[in-house]
Amino acid sequence: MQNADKIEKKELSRSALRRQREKEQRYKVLLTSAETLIVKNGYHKTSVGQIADHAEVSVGTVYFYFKNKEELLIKLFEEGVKTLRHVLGSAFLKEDNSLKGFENAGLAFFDDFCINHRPKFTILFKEALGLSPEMETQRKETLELLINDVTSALKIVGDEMNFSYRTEQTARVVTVGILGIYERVAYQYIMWQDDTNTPNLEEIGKDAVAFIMGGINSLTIS
Amino acid sequence: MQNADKIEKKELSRSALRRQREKEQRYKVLLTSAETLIVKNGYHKTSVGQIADHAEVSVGTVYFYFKNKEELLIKLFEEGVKTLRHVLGSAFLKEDNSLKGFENAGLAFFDDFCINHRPKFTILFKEALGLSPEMETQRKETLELLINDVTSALKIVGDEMNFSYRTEQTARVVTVGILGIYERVAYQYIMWQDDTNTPNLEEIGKDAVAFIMGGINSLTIS
Amino acid sequence: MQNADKIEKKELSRSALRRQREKEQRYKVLLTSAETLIVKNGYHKTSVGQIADHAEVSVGTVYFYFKNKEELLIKLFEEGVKTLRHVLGSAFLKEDNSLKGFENAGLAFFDDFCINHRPKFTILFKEALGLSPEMETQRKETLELLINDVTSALKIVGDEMNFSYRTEQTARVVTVGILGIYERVAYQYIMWQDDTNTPNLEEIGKDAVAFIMGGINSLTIS
Amino acid sequence: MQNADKIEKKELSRSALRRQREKEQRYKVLLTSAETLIVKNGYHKTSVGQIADHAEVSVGTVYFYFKNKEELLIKLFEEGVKTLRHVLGSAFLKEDNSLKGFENAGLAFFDDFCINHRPKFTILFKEALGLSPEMETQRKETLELLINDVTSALKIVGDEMNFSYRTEQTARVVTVGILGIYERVAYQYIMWQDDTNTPNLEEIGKDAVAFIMGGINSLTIS
DNA sequence: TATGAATGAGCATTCATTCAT
DNA sequence: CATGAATGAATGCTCATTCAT
Repeated sequence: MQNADKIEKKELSRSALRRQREKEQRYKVLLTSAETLIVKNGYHKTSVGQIADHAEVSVGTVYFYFKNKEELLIKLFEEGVKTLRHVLGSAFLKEDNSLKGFENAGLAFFDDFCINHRPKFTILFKEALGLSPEMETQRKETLELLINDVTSALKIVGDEMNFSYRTEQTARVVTVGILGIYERVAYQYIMWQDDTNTPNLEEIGKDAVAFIMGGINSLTIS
Repeated sequence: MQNADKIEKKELSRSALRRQREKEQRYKVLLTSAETLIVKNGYHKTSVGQIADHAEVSVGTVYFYFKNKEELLIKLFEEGVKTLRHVLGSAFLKEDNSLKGFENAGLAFFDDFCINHRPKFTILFKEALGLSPEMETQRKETLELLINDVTSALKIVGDEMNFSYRTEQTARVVTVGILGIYERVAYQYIMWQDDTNTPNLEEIGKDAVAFIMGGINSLTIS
Repeated sequence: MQNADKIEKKELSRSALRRQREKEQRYKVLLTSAETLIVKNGYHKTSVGQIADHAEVSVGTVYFYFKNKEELLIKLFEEGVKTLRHVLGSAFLKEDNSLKGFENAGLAFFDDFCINHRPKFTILFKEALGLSPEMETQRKETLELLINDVTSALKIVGDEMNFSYRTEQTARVVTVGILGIYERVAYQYIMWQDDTNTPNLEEIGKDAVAFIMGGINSLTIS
Repeated sequence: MQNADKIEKKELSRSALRRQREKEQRYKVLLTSAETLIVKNGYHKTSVGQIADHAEVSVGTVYFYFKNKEELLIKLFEEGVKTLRHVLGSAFLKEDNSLKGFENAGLAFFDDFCINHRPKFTILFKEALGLSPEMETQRKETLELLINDVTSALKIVGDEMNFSYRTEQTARVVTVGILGIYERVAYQYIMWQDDTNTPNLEEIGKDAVAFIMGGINSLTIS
């Protein structure tokens, strides 16, 4: 009896686990499908039906996992910011809180994020704009996390290296400036280049990072 | 007969002129209406009917002046870039091709363009994204004009002040970096602030410009 | 010239008139199509597409004439009440404000309205229920007109014949009671009978009217 | 063995009983949940999922107890008629088959049924309309029970008090008339009044009953 | 030129119902 | 018995665009 029970339990638990796994799998497949199609055709020209087709499920299933179309984009956006924070964060932490960390992070943005996570870049800086106010709010809050990361890093490095910024606001301007350069330079050189005619991205990344470092330095007070 | 003809001609010519004026007037009114509504509600949530209503004409008329809805946005985008080029250009030219010109231009962006032409800012950096490939191409070509302006300015100032950039590409990276900072800092601080809680924009502009100047300098070689 | 002008004007005016006529025609056709289908299949099982098909126009056209599906029902409902008021009113007015007028009206309900306007009956008492709160309000307001008609008639006849009701409320209860009998008796005997097995409607009408007259009398005070 | 069996049986029987109880319980809870939600939001705006949620079971369970959504409404309708028959019946039976019994029944309708079973009233006269033909048939058959009750009562009282109606049909018209008054007066004064502004329902009930009594009398032949 | 009625493809979303576990 | 994930047909509604007048 005890044995039977145990086996029974084990069996149940196994099938339950499998279901759980399948559910998570579906969720991920849906997100990936959405990402692929949105990056390719744009959010507005991607219909929920297309996403369902691509994920090989029914429309109803999409709505079982996501409350509406926009939620798909929000999740993708959050995923993108998470990845970006991770890429920048680990690059920064390879140095001991020196300015070199910022260089590393910058290069990681261009050489890692833009190359290995290009769809996420598109979602982050191209598709998540011009949408509903709720999306706008969401976008703001999520990006805020990233901004806080960088601002904190600036402060830490400053403490270590005996410099600081005039005001908290100045530090944030520097942060936002950095992100602006990331975004625009990458956008300009990645999104707009024909695939045949890709410029030397590594060089461009280096230049952009140099620009950023110059900007960072120019506002410090010691 | 001659007299009659002349009179007739005169009349025609007068009425033709009036018509010409009215046509141009209509065109402008339509653009303004479109701008107002798109900035307020976003491109996708603005219908051609709404634009027609706001301009007090019929839908058909909109299609007489513009081939389709997207063309309205393209024209607005071009207008926006034109205005921005003008604002930056005149600020730059107030100095004699010194780096001070770039400072002036930067400050003009934040203190003039963002304040006095805010709708254009929205069109340029928020609504004209995530649209069709044709729009994308259009956007690229139009922005290219602006980028060329700044790149030329960099070269001119460099010639005057005996510095230059390693490569043409570096100069363009600097340019794009500058525009990225403009865009993102402004976007962050203008679009996202509650109207009540506007931060000190002038200060922010100064910091952003300082950042830019640092970046510009850090890549020069003499 | 003058002649030409006149002709021109006449022509314009004629075509404009024709368009006007066509528009009104379309509107009516749409209403009729909606009525037919709703009476046959019920409001919820009638789709806007079906109505459009039946009227031989596109869906868009339906939405050009009616702001949404419910408005179609509201208009039908209003039409129904209008017709009913007219039927009852003219029957009543054939007598000189005597109780006989009520008899006439009652018989007209069963022998005219229920027979010659059966679709309207269905709309009035079967389909316009269980819908949205707005529809409910609409229904209330429209029916109120009918109730007021009857209540006024009661008062007029009372004045003429030297009787009245205890309170205003009593008069209204009588009114509502009358309408309740109309509705339910007709519903019971018209809607539920198989077409083969129609009972003697005239007899039923007479009985119902006798019932009503008894009710009317029993609450009078002289 | 016997013991074991007995025990086994006892155990089974006990658990079976418990299960039986639970099943009935579930059934009732589902009906109540459905009633609450349908009365509140209407049949069409109440989804099976909502009912399941409210009853704290899964959707599948709903379909174990009821063949489909409509069956829920049918059962509720039947319950409503049952309750109404009971209310009217017991009131009627308090008198010795005199006309007073009808008065009692009428007052019971307004003062008991409409007050203490208002949800049932809504189900009976508002939600169960405009639905599918099957529902219509069902509705007809169920209401027929009620009509038969009243017609029989009329006959019994007539026998007792030495009056009768011209034909069987006349008696049924009287019955239907009575129900029509019940329905419409109650509907008018209960459903449409703002909760703050409830009119004197007792008075209204009395008036309606007086109306009915007048109607009943006016068709009798002795 | 200007009008505005007409079009109809397209889309997001809902929900009753099923069925494997 | 109970669960809840999956289905997919069905629907109301929008809107860019056209074209006869």
